[in-house]
Amino acid sequence: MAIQPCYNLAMRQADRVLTGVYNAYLSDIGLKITQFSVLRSLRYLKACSQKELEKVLLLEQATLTRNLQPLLREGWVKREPSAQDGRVWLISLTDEGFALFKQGEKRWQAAQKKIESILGEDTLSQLMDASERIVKMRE
Amino acid sequence: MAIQPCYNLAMRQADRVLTGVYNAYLSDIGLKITQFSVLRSLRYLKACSQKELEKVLLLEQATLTRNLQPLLREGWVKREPSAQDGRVWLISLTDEGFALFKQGEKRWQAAQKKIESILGEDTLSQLMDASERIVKMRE
DNA sequence: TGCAATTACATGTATATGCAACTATTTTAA
DNA sequence: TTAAAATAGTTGCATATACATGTAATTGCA
Repeated sequence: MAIQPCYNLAMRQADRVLTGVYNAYLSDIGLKITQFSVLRSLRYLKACSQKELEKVLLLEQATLTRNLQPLLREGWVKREPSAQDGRVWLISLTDEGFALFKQGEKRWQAAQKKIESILGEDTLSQLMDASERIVKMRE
Repeated sequence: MAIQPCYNLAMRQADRVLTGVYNAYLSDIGLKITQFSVLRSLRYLKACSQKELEKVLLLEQATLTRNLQPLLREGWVKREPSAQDGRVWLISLTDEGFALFKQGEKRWQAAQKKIESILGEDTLSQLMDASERIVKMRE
């Protein structure tokens, strides 16, 4: 009998490879795909609390706190206290962060096209469908 | 126009959720799915060099070195120098590691079944197919 | 044979991630 | 009104991951 595949191992391996592809496209501007994802979310959310960003990115609250640190340090993202709620920080892109996002967007787009050309629409829609269902398991 | 989905973000999110499911099944024996994957590979490879294990797990060499450290520290995995090649360490499960693997295997199996019951065969074979194709991009 | 290139593995540095425990603020409810 | 509960975010600790560099051993080749 063949050895059973582990769904999780398969997915982690694929994720590492895929992440490497995006990172290769972004590396010349010193950005990782994880960081680009944050910038991209902020670009569409405008200003938001960390809590909102956590929900969009499906990240643990502590993880987001730390993921933001390099972005704040580099001056791509800024925070300001909310006037309504003293516990809340409002997060947004700086002008530099927006400019970097625009640079990253071209490279991200190229990575997306590359993936599409290699995997094809069918495989990709399968992947997105499967991913969506897995994420819904959390509920 | 709708905002384009990022294939990588989707996959990373799904991976985190899926990893969480497996970790929940394994947590009572103090094992993570990443660690279980190493034990499981060693269970089938018997003794092997780190290089071989890297290839099976598709891990960076430096990453494997570090992933092995907790397993060595806990006494689940052992290393001995190769008689043929002074650069090589031969890695294998200890008796304790094998026993823990057997405990983990039940829980892993339960996680696999859980995933199957929620996602169904079609989605899972889609996922495995897509993952395989992504991994092949590396070549 | 002997040195250069290669190979196997380790280490430095940095980000990504999760869980648990902590602080500060706001909300709820008695 | 005030104390308990809930909420937003941080920090401690540990693992996972990658890239670049370092070290030791082996191989290849002139």
